Amino acid sequence: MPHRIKEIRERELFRLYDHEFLQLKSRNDRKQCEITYDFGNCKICDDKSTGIHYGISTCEPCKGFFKRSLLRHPEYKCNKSQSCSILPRKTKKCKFCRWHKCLKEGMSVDKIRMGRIPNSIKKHKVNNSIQNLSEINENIKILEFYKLIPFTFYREKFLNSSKENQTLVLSLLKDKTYQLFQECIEGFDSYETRALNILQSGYVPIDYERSQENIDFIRQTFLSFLKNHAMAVYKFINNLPGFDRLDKHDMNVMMNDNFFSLLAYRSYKLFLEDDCFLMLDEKVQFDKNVASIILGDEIQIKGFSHCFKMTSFRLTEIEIALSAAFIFTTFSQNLLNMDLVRELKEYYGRALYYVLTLNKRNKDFLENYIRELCKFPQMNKLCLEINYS
DNA sequence: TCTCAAGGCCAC
DNA sequence: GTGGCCTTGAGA
Repeated sequence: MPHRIKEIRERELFRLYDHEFLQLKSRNDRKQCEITYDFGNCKICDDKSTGIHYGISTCEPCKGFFKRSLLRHPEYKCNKSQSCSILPRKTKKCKFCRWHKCLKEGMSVDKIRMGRIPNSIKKHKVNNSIQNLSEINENIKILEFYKLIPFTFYREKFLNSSKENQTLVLSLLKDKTYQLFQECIEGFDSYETRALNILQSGYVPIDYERSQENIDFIRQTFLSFLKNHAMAVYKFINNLPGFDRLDKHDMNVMMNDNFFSLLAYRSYKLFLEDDCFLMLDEKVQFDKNVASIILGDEIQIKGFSHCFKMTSFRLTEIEIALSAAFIFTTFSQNLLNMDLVRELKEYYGRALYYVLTLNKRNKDFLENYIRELCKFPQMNKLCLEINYS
């Protein structure tokens, strides 16, 4: 029977029960859809998986369990040896062991994804059977991050307030962050004026002789500069709204993970005409030559290229300030209070997105900008590995 | 328009 | 509390 005629007949049959008909039809359609794609078995209980939930392939019950456990897991206790097996359709599963298996297998609110799996990734998955799920999840994660908006389960908390209140919160957050960032770059405007003057009169970089004496002097100057930078970083994040709730350990980890990234944002406007005009003190300019002496040629080239790419986005000062705050909520893992950091990420991510939208940044801009933003952790790590003394 | 995942609802 | 099913919303 042609599909269309079949549908009309079905409609006739159910015309008095239109609502029920639509529900039934929806159910049937769902069943047809469900068999179109095989996600394999649930990574938690080995039951039939219904899709990627919180980053991994799981069944509906385990998805629901993880959702419910996000707030309840601190109450869970294991009455045995914390190694209970999690079997399908066994309703009285040990909650403690089930929750820990979810974490072990990689379930996380960080991996929340909306919308369908891109066809390219899906095709890749089919071609490679199901063995490379973690790689696929990683691709999904990267794609999602490019989309910038880190909306998590906290969105409900956020959305509970009215639209006007949300705008007010974002606006206040934006203003406060901007004010703190301005304090963080206090004095840097004189470097910018200096740079513009030098460039106008014809800029010739100083070619330092690489004697041991000069190298030691430059390194010492850089170390002193880093001490001041550390104080600026601390002052910035310590005063950001919400950050006062972080404990010392998490604060230190975040400082470490974003130490050089914030330096890049502080000197954002000093990358001009193929060189950097940041002053380490009154005399030493952190130009290409000085940076090569301190960082080595390879990292200098990589780092400067990254910074020039960043400056090419021509961000406004508020966008720079919010980006600087946002990276602190985004690139640190294994913190003691990840829930709080996710909450902060939600607010700062939204505030950044709010400002980018106000400035009418298009999709291409956002994608390119976030792609570049993602390079910060790697650059920061490279800089941390250098021995500066 | 279709597919997919998050989150809500509710019978059990 | 669990798990099946539904709605919603994002994105291809």
